[in-house]
Amino acid sequence: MARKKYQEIAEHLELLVLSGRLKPGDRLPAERQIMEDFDAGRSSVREALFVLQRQGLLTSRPGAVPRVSVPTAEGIFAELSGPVRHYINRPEGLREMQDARALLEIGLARQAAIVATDADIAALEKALDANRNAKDLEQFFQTDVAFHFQIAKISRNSIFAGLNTAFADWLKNQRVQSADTGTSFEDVVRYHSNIFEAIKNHDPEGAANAMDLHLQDVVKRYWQAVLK
Amino acid sequence: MARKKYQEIAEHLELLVLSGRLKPGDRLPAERQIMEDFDAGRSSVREALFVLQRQGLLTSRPGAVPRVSVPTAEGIFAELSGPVRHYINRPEGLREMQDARALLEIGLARQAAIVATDADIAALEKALDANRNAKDLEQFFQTDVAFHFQIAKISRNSIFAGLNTAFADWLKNQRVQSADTGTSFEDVVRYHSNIFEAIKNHDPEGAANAMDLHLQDVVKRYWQAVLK
DNA sequence: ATTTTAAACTTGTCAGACCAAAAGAAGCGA
DNA sequence: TCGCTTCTTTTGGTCTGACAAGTTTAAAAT
Repeated sequence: MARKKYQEIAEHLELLVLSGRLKPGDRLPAERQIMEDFDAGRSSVREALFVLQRQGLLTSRPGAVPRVSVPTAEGIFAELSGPVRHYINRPEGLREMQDARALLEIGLARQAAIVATDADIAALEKALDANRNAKDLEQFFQTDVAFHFQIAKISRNSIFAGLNTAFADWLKNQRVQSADTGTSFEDVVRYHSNIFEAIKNHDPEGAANAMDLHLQDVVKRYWQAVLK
Repeated sequence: MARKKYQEIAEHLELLVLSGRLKPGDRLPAERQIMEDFDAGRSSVREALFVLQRQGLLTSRPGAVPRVSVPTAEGIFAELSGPVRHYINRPEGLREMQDARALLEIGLARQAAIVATDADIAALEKALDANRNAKDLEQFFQTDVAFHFQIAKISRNSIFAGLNTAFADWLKNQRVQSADTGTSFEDVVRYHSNIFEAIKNHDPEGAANAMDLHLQDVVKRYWQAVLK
């Protein structure tokens, strides 16, 4: 038996959704029904449903029949949080993750400077002000993430928005550590201001550069804190 | 029962690995043993192992006890292929995915132009030649992907390499469709040459630009093929 | 017609069983 | 003693059956 049974069932059900025969919100057959349809035992059916559920394709509550649901970018990336935690634990893992985030955010800043509308810029300025006026550490973190998220939103691509949120979550620990060095808020806000100004002036290279410097600073402070 | 049983078991086992009590290659207890340890039924244990397995944390073959393994970037992204297929099916899904790939590849090209060593450039040129001399369609696709992969490798970041491979897989369909328009290999090779030259000359902006033009062309041809 | 209540599902979990594949032990031959 | 083959044990993959707990649905009562 080369191909496992649950895979067969999972792929078949997946096709039902992909082909549009089952639309989001529709109710799936009950487990016992699927058992009959595929001539399989309940374990196999359950494992198949389990896979699809973990993929965000369907939600199932006890007592109720499973329903088809739309996978969101956030949900997809959230599923990665487990593996990512381990990946970061590897020797080179964190550095690679930091580089990956940098490539994303720098690219987003560059693009934002190109396509930002007046409304985008206004929203970004609001986020910047909120960050500048943060009263405590927690509020500062929150508005910091919000500022970066606002930049991601300008791309109007939910993948970028989701990735941005995911990175913020994955590297949260880095943020906390870095703050322990006594980094003053003003430094970070100054970087943010530079980024904002470049985007406002529709200067792609300036925005990319400012974001690059910002992230380099964050990474530098983190490693200082760790190695101290 | 708010927290499901398998989650409890999965998290516990995950901790064993993360804390280093179980190192890669080590053998996990058998399912029946875990049943006793956690006072759980076999279904719950299997679901827990299932999650960890899909996260690339352990591999299990029939007849053999599960072993701890190191999650690779490729494995992590491969796990996403299911959800991604659905995501692409959404109205804006494919366009967003194309944009995401563009941001990645352009960023990689830019960085490659900065950090590429002579050995990197030599390897890239070899990949370019292989692409230029491809005899049939399949060979052309393969060397095409290999060329892009070579650029990703220059970053020396396995996340980028894995993402690159994953995108190539996810957007494979696009590649095929686009080829149906009768695109001549020479056009693609010319783009590749431009990218290579820029990287060879350590010209980041030139490399980014060339890659941008290349991908825009690919996307344009794809939509032409689809709408025809 | 609206609310209440009870019956009929459905999932979550457990238990025991069987099969085929893998691993380990025993035996055999050199 | 060492290497190979055979046989037993262990293990994951799957099936069946069962029960508790939650959800739907339909009947019943108001």
